[in-house]
Amino acid sequence: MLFADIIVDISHEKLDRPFEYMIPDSMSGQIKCGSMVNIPFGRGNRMIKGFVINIKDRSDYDPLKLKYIDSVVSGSKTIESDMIELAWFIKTNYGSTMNQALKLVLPVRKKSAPVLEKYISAAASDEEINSALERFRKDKRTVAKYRLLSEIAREGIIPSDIAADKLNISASTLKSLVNEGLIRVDTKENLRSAFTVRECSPYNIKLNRTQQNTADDIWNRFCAGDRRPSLIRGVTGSGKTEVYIDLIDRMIRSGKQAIVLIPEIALTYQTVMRFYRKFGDRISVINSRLTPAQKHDQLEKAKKGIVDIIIGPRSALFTPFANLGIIIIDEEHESTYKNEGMPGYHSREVAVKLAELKNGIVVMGSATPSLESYYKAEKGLYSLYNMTERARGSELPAVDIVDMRSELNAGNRSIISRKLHDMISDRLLKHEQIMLFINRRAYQSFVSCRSCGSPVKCPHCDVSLKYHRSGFLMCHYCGYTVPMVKACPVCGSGYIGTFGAGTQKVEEEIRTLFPEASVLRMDMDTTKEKGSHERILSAFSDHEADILIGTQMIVKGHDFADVTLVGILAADISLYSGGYMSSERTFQLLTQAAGRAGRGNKKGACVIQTYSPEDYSVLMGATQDYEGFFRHEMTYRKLLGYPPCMNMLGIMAAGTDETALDRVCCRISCLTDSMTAGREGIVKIGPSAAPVAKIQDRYRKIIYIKAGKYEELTRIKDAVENMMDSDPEKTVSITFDFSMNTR
DNA sequence: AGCACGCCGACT
DNA sequence: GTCGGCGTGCTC
Repeated sequence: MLFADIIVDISHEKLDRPFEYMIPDSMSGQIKCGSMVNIPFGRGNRMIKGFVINIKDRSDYDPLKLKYIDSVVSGSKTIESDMIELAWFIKTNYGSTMNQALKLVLPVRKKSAPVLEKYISAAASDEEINSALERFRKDKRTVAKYRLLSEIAREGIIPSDIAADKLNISASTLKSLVNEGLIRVDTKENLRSAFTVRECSPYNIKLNRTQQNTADDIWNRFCAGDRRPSLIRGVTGSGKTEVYIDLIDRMIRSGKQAIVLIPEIALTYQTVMRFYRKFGDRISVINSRLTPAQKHDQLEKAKKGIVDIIIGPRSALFTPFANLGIIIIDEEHESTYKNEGMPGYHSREVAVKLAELKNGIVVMGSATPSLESYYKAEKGLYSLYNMTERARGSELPAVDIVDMRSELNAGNRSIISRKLHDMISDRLLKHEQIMLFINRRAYQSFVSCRSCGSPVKCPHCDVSLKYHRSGFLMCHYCGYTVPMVKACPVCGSGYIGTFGAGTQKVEEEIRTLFPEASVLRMDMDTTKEKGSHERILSAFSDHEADILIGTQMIVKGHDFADVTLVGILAADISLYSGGYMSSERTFQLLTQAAGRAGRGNKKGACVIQTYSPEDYSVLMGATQDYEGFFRHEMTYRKLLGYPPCMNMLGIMAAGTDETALDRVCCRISCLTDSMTAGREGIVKIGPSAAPVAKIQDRYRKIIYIKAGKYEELTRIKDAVENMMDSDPEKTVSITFDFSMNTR
């Protein structure tokens, strides 16, 4: 006997939870997650519709109260059933509970601020109302009717929740008054908007030949029934956005909708406006700055067909469009497309699955595609388009690599190399603009003892504390804060110093070196305020400053025509962190940053400062040699069995009790060993300490499993999950991290 | 949400 | 009594 968890198709908070039903044996074959079924519900067993969200072979509920599913609603593809099936995909492939997956996929049922408000008003003439009032007043049985009707006579129109709460009017009272033809219940919608338009010039961009060919080919393939995802490799400035817009336009003309995914950091007013110019009010935006109610309303607009296009970061993927035709993933290589929390899904994979469910297509683009995507394109799983010319014909910048070690040897102890210094002076003279980019990982400085060399660490996490201006030390993982220490906690020496170049420090140095230049800084501190992001960028765009200093966020998608020099300080810091993807990250970063220079008529230049000038990711980033980097990196991944050549599963165990943690890891290790024994091409690494070995007093250990077949990994995940259900060590928690690449 | 049940005043 | 409106509580 199988059982099903079902959510009923009645939207009311009190019913917003699963109900268990028995599945008749005759139906067990046709029922799956997402299926819409008819079920007898409530005392009267009235037939209602519901969605299957989980199937299990045991029930904890009172067997006497369980009912059978009546029938399957066949051929019913609804938004909900698609989304539930997507949740099921996420649950099985990334390891989370069905609840977590559903929360992700189904928008929160309106708990926050009622958007759909019901109003009650009079439906009869004044005389009729008055005579009815007289009747109700005399009769003691109709006190509720009198209460409501007199209120309506006084106020004209009242919201129904006020009637229900303040006047204590029940549904049956309302119903009988409606039946008597005395009142009317109307629903009014009040959907908030996600952004306001300040200026708007019309969209009048004509595609160049490459853009047009790309868009035509993708569209023709779609029309011919080819549903393979497309990957556009377009150098920075080649005009991928115009291709997206053209494709979206064709999609909405044929009655379909579009989702545009962009990394959160690139989701700026300018980006949205480019789409707004073309599509006007047919677009909406979702991002983390919206209030829950605003977010809810955007999803509602999508569901109701008020908008056809949603732009947003990875969560926008779960917009409930009825007839989704295309999913765009811009800057496809960005690591933010992978969810950090549980479930650790990758938007790219989920987008492909969603498109499959909706019979739509995925189009992704990047100047530096992820190795996974390019690998799939080479294997023919994605179809590849190259856009190698800049749309406005500007040339790619000339790039210089400066070895910072020789700077030090030559006696230059500044953050700025002599070469970069000269070039900055030159640009300042010519009244051209400069962008200085600092890797975020080097952004805040840590504090260490000059005498014994030990860094000052967080007592709860295995990381060094970061120095914040205003003299505080802070832990980035748990928020632990102490005043700047006066002496080394280890040896007691008072000789304590800060290391690392933050944006603030670079700003100070630039102001000293070039007192005549005006400088803008953009980092976490200066963009805390709402809208400050835009303000800084538009100020720089209007040439209110000569130099813009910033972290990752200045690299993304902004065209500044007057920028002719880009300086990348500390280019190689990403090389020393981030596991097997560090070279890829470095290459992408350098290519993207260098691409910011010379977007206008003047030729751009770029200076890369590094301590590892011989590293291939730095060298090939400088020459923007994607193919070369791809070949080189792929041989390394193949050799060491990393994705995309292999699939990888990280099993992270965390707990406060280190010995308990070790015991659990040991058991997991034994289990995986026994499961993989004698199987070809499966490798286990660990258990070993995680890169950050302790966070908030919880120790972290990690086991990696690599396998050629993805299914092997989900099998292991399921087994580990199963084992943990009955594990005595309740304080240890397990999370899974998949790199699924060759499915 | 929508239904049944139990309560209570009013009328035959 | 018993009819019928009103409030309450439950739905696998």
